[in-house]
Amino acid sequence: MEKLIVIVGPTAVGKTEISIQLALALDTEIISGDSMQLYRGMDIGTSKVTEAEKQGIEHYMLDILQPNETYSVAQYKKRVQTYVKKLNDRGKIPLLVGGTGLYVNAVLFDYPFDEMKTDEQIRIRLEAELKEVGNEAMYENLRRVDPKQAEKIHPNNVRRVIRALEIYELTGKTMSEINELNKPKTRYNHLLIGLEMDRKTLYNRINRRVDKMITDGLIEEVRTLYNQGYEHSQAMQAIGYKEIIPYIKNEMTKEEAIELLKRNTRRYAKRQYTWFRNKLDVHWFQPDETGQFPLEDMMTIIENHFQL
RNA sequence: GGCUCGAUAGCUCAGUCGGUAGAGCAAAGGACUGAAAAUCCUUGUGUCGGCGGUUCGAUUCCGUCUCGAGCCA
Repeated sequence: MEKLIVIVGPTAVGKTEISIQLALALDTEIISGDSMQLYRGMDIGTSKVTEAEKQGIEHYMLDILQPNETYSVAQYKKRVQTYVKKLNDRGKIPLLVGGTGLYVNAVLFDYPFDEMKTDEQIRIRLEAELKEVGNEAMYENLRRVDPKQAEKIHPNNVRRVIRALEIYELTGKTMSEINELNKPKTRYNHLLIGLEMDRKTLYNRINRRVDKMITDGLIEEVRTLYNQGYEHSQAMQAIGYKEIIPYIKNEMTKEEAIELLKRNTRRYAKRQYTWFRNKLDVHWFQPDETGQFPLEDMMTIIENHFQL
């Protein structure tokens, strides 16, 4: 079984720094697990590692897309799994580092995207239908074809409702059926390391980091992307971008935009905790009195797990 | 010093003609299988500023004190 170390944690907790120290100690390379760091030109707002911070450590899955490109977990999973294999072939244990829970899960548990497929035309049609008939009626449609899946989705979560309907139309099989046949299985010999800290400290870090983004030129970064016509792209859903655009368009003051950005980042961190705590079996680490994460302890766990 | 108005959830405030209270925001918890930094769901007990009084019962009425805002000296 191929080996894989995964480092998760909420935004701003300090994953980047730790991952580089671990990569140096383990003589390995890093695969990014962030859905928005995939995009070129989005550096400040996504807190992407800088060349200096990398300390020569190779990073994968950064800057692989133009800001107007769409992307999906399925593509992500496929590509990351090739990197995991390559690194293992070279005798290294890759480090998957990131905050996008779904992406991490898809890689680790080998989600069966080949079975499900997607079709833009169907999706567009379903969205139009939704507008016409409303959430409840759409949900009823799903209940008729896939009651099991419907039970797991709230009627207002139209994105999930539409997706389930899309899968049925496209494959003739229901989503619950496919999931039943493809029970989550572990694809790798993996170890999950989580970084956490108390909420108050984390929120202070978030607030300070946002302020730093502003002085580092986030507004200019967003303005550049906006001027290039990327306003409505998938990439601009990213926190740090979708809040600054209204300011650039003069629909909001700078202060309001910054406050919103901080709040959305806090909420994102909370959602990340929910995911990692409840969906993954994580070894959690807290910073010590000096604010440093205990690298030695992590190394011990890693060495024991992989019998190094 | 006198008068007036405030003091209720972390914040801004509403309210109870006396039967121990509720909105917005903030926050917390949760869901998640091809948009996921997306999308969606749930959650409001707080010495109603302190102390007395009236009352079966006071956050509500009365007195007084403290703090704040304003006005008059």
